[in-house]
Amino acid sequence: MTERPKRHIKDAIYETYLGRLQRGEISHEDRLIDLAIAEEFAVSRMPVRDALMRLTHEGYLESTTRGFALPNLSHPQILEIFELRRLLEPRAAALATAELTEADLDALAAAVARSEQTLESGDVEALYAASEDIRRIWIMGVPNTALRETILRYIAQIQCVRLATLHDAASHQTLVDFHRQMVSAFNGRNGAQVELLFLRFVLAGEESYRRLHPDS
Amino acid sequence: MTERPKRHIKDAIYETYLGRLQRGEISHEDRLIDLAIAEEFAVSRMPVRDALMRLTHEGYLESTTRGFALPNLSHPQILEIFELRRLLEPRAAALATAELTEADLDALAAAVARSEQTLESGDVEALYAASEDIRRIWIMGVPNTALRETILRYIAQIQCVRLATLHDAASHQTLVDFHRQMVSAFNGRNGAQVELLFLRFVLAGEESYRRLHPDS
DNA sequence: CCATGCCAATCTGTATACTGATGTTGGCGT
DNA sequence: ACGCCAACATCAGTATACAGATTGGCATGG
Repeated sequence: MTERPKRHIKDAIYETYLGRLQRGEISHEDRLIDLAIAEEFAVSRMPVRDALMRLTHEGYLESTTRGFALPNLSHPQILEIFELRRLLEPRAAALATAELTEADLDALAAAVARSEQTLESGDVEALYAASEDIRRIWIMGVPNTALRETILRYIAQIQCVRLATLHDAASHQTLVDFHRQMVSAFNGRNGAQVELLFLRFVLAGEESYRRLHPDS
Repeated sequence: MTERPKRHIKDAIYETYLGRLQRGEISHEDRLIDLAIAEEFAVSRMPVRDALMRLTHEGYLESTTRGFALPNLSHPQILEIFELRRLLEPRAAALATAELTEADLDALAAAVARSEQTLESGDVEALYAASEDIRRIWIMGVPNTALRETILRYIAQIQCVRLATLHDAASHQTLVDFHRQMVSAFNGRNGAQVELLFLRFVLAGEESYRRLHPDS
């Protein structure tokens, strides 16, 4: 199964670890050592090094003197990314509105249903998973590749931040509310409404973050 | 002089060739061969490979079966980048408005003066150089690092497109007009005015491009 | 018991060697 | 002459080996 993307070893390793990073499967304690990963894939250090260096340059990892690890974003850096999101995501979501298929909308509704259920269960991990699914669905519908890639780039970098804010009850409720409105807006194929909704969504996310991290 | 950025060989080579690419010193006919560059720097292939692969992943180069070369952007890809510019540059320039120093404004005025002179001389290369200087000045004033890096990333990719449109007389006049207005807007420290100006600027650039490349 | 300095382990950066894929050229056949 | 095929050349991907740097531990001394 891991040998699906097998054109080049380094690409296979890159995609494997990109997926693990985007799914939040790497924690801050983990140290990614090229030699260890090379052993896992039964290859030499070189393709692993290529993949890790690429992930580092893209901002997913940080190169330390002792292996690669998740980067520790500073408070201002995170606020900078919120500004980028504010500029890009509303327009991107609006562009995706016309592109989403019926299957996409069904999957979206299903993910939002799972999101709503977490209000009762309190299952933060399920909320996180549903939230990721929802975002993945609409982002994949963005027709502008350059825009989509740019969004995907910084999304993974602030994954850790998101996971933290989800534990807050008020943020949890707000997030689910937005999820519900997204279904409605996307189903209505109303680009302008989607654009406004996503602007409010990003602003609400930033506000949640600022409220929970008043430092600096 | 080439050994100024000497922390790591690969970084030095990366920065050297990034500069050459951003200054447009690499043409479409050139083939960058790691072995040849390694000889030029008197190092092995590895750090050169690292640098070229990094430039490739960032979109500055394209990896072919026969060396690395400038990528051939397709028509839709270029239009996608114009959309990104439309979303980011107005806000970025507005943010830079408050950050530019008096020295920056002086340099800006000087560069615009050089731009104006090309209206008489018709020196396209000087226009290109002035245009790059102007952009470099305001972009370096953008306080949001993530935003600035994102803009810099795609700027270099469409360098070839810019160079092409400059040969058009109407575009030339339009460009110089915008340069004049930029000086005025930045000097007035009017963020809203700058934002609107840059939105019109990007739109005008896109319009010029569409007019000169009606294909597809 | 704690501080300081040295040593060893660890991991990345760089060098060299080999392999495989792809394009190119020249020769052969029609 | 023209087209096809095969041998060759070129260059990126991968493997292995070595060097340099930083960190953590251990020992020694206060």
